[in-house]
Amino acid sequence: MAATILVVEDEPAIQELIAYNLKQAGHQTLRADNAEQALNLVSNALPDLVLLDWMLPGLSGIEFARRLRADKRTRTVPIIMLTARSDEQDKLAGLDGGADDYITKPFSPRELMARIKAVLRRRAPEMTDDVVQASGLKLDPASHRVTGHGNPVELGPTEFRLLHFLMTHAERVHSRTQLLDQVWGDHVFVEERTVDVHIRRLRKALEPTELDRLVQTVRGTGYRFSAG
Amino acid sequence: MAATILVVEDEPAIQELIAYNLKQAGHQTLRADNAEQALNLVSNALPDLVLLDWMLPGLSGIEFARRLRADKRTRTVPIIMLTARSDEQDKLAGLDGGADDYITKPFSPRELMARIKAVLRRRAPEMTDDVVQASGLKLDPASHRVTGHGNPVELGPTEFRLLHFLMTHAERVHSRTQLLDQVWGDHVFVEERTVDVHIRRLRKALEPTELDRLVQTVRGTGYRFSAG
DNA sequence: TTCTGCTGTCACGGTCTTGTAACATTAGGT
DNA sequence: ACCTAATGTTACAAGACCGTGACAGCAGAA
Repeated sequence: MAATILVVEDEPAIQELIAYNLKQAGHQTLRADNAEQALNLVSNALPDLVLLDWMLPGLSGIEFARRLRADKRTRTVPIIMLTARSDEQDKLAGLDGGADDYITKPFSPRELMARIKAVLRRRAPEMTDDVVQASGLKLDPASHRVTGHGNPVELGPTEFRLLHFLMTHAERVHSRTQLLDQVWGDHVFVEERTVDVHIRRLRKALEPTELDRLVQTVRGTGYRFSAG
Repeated sequence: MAATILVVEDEPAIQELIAYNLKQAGHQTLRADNAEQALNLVSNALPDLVLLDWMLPGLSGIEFARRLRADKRTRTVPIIMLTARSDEQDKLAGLDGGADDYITKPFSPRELMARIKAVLRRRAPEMTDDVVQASGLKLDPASHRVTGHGNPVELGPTEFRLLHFLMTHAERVHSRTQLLDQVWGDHVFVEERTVDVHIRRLRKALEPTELDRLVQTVRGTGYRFSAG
């Protein structure tokens, strides 16, 4: 898992309950009592997911969601709405506002965790600890291990994250910029060509298993992981 | 097992029955007739698990559960709810309050014991006294002994807890923060690097048996116990 | 008290990673 | 075949990260 989750909730008890459960599941938490505070946090560091209470003092939850969706930098962050009643009207407005899922109070912690996992799986599969495998290459985030046809593959931290991202977003070309944003982080200043070097290191580590062919170059565009 | 279990139940006969069974299973019991009394007990000594009747005179069971979850010190204590009827409504509300499991009356003592064991195993496998072993390394929580290929291994208290946690959560990487939370407790303030030192002490103690290789470093991430 | 064992912290040194630059090679177009 | 932009590859210095020994504080036993 290891996702950073922003909880925007004005009721301390609920915020505490949620934060506790997130921590148990191995997530990092950021907390905010209101939308203004939340906007501040977001401007500093992008969370991997936002849990957003519908009713907030001041700027409403729905308005906060709209702002996230309006800014290019935050547009892709998954949002789960917390609403008091299962009101159809609210639900529509919430989904309209760009929420990825929505859950009504009272909810069980178990249900909440399940939805978070589901949303992450859909929107940011590299954040889950699901095992990923393709063509004899297997990557296990929980144990932090990679094997090719059963043989262990040694990877540095960056190569590990890079491969994890590529495998969870296979059959798609990613530009160097996209890879830098997704694998290095969005507030990092690194040369684009650095990606090439890490791709090289990744391929070298995969060479003994002949699986380096899965990491492909798309000239003029970027790189792609393909099971083909 | 050797867990301390708080039983909150207003009906004396049932309380007696439960306490008797718990004692048979080797648990310590704390008893309370109502939530107020229970809160008092909890403030004195944290139990490892709470058996909580849904219907209580005065402060209700659900409310009591909420309070446990609201207080940082008691947040992590597992709760099993006892309810009179298998009412879906109650069930949902109970889970919402943060119960880990829930059991309807009438229940067999055997079922109750099974659930207790299951919850302890899920929430805190290092709390059970099941013997853990892997690759010739054997740890017995009950006798507090560790042997490597049959030879005794001398460990300090912290190293023992650390090894116990690692073995009960094998094949997973744990960050220093997670280890501090799980092994030291989440209310302590200790330097992260302290974990390194105890890993070192643990390895040193395991060296004579060559089992120190099971405690592995995952650079940039944390530590892992692996039978490999 | 004195002694002993345990704990947390620090500092030093070694090893692994990382970003960049420089150079080599390749792909595609002309 | 030639040229050029894009990518592959290598080397390296700086820095991050981890292992390790030393040490002081502390608590409990003798």
